[in-house]
Amino acid sequence: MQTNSFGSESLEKNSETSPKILAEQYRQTLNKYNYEYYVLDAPSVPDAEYDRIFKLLQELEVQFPDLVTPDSPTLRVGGAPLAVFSQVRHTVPMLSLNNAFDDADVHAFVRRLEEGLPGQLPKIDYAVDLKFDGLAISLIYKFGLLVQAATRGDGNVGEDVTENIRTIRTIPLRLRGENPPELLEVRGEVVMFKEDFNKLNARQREAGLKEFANPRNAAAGSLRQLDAKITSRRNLRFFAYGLGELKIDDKYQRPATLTDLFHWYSQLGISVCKERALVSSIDELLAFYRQTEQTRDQLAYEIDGVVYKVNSFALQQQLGFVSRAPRFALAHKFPAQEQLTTVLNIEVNVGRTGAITPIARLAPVKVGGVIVTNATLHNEDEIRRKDIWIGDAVIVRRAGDVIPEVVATIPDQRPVTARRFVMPTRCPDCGSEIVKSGDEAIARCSASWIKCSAQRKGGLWHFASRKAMFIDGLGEQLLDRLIDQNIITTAADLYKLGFTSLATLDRMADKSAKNVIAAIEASKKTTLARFIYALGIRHVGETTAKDLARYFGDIYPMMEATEEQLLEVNEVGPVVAKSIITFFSDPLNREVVKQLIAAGVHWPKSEMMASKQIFSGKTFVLTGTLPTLSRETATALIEAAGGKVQSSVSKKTSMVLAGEEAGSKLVKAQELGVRIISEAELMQMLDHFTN
DNA sequence: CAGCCTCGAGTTCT
DNA sequence: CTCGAGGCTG
Repeated sequence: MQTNSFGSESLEKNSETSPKILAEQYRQTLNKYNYEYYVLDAPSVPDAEYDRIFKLLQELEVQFPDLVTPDSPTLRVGGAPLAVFSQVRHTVPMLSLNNAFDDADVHAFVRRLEEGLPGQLPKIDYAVDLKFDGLAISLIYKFGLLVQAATRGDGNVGEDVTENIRTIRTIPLRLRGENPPELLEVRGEVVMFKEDFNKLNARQREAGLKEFANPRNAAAGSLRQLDAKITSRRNLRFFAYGLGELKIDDKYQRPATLTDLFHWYSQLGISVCKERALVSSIDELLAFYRQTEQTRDQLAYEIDGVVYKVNSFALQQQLGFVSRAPRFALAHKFPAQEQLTTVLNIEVNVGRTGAITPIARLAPVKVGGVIVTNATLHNEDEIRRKDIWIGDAVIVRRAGDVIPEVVATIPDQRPVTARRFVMPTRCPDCGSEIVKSGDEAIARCSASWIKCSAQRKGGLWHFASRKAMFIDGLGEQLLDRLIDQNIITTAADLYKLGFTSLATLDRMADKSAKNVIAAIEASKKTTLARFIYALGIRHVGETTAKDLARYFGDIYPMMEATEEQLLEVNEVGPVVAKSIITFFSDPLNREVVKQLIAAGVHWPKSEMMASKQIFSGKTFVLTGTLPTLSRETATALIEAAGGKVQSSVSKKTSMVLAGEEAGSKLVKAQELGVRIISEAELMQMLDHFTN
């Protein structure tokens, strides 16, 4: 369970296993070490051990060249880190903790405690707190003065980072209180708050410098700055969680428990983590874990689990250590949200607008409990900015816990076989030229959807999607086949589909064919806004489609609209207006619209009438002097459209109508994020529905 | 005219 | 969710 037991010894004993399996085991072990080294910044084995396994794998691959996989660590070339800080030997070693990944591990931990502490049960108090995702640091205070700060290093020898640590404002340079101990070694974690991390990366980006992969790397990088002035700008923080050496006059009492220690730290002016608890059962330990997992996103900093420790120092001592980790403590980790993996290839996807999006094909890894194999790279600039090569070792994260993202590459682990991604010049679907207009980030297939079946598929998928026509059961698979076999080309063709043409498709059961036909039939009854959205006009999304529907009331006036007229519509500027005009100037698009309506696609004609009460349910507040209207007239106009006028601004206010010399109500509206409109805008809104 | 805000488009996996 | 881009506000 703990990292060390997953060792090399077991690997070598398996001499009877096939070379293939052995090679795989070596690779996995090396990847794990890499992960610990680069992602966790907490290697579980010395470098020499890594080198030894590396050599074993290399020899095996020389013997059996077929066994070389594209993600083999032997294809990487490594670089040795430079020693620039002076070294510090820890008097009391800074050990790592045993890890638990599931409830069973926690039960085993408690069972080991029972065996180690006969007679103590049933009551052992546990001090539980968070496992910060930062850097472990040791601070030494002599007679209350900070004299030395050091990183953990390998646990025995770390680096002297005193100058940089001094710049951290949450670390006292002199302890508070009258009688400081002769020697106090505070153990804790340096972290960077998520907010500061984001700001830092924004600055790095602006300055054209490399961004940091995560707050922990940023904290580590900041602490390793040779120039302490840079460190001071990085806004690092410190939380104490433990005790190293302590020499204290006999007349003072030594803290007997962690609870005492933290209390004492607070008095000395040393910050400790507030998310703590004192519990005494497995159920409470697990409850703390689950509750923390729920709320971790709300914390200002990142954590990768929680820590359980026996509260009493006396009992801790009695329990002692197993190999290199204390028996009295356990780190219960959350499922990893970041992993190290390999970019096997970078391919491109063609979207419905012809947008060419590069996608990284990854060696499968489990991230946050899910196997990830793909991650979007957005566009060429992004690849260049992050300097991602095919073959690179990369850190992958699930952004917002959902969508996989390549956070960063590890250039000094770049294999010799790695190569840069080159944007193709031809569309992988239709072979047309790929173009990129100067200032745009996205490259596009130059062909229209008539020629490019990828765009056609995307367009039809959009047409049938939930927010558009909502044709349930018309999935991607089915659409692909219908288009590939030239059964349909345009959206209008969908409504000409017969049961027989569907049922003749392979693997298409009669029943599902019937369902699809029924769903298509049902989709005929829709709304104008959905219909406009379904057309897939560039720059016309859900919201703009609604605005257009409200303004025009029907599709025909919109098809004939001039640019001037379109600009009247909310959310429509020159770019959107031109896009709409271009769309309807294509005879084929007009034909499709005509056919769709002929096929029976319809929407309530009363939609416009219903929207006559455009302000029903909305509340307004007037403030300041309006240019032309009196307050009475404005109120009357709003009420005629179904709205209500109130005297004071609240969160529930829909809009604030502001004129000259608007006062506190305007300020309040801004604070609450309530929409503020001018008289002209109000008139515009009212015009739209009377037209 | 610049910065802010909102919208659009593409995307992952179960 | 994230990024880019268009529109709107100050």
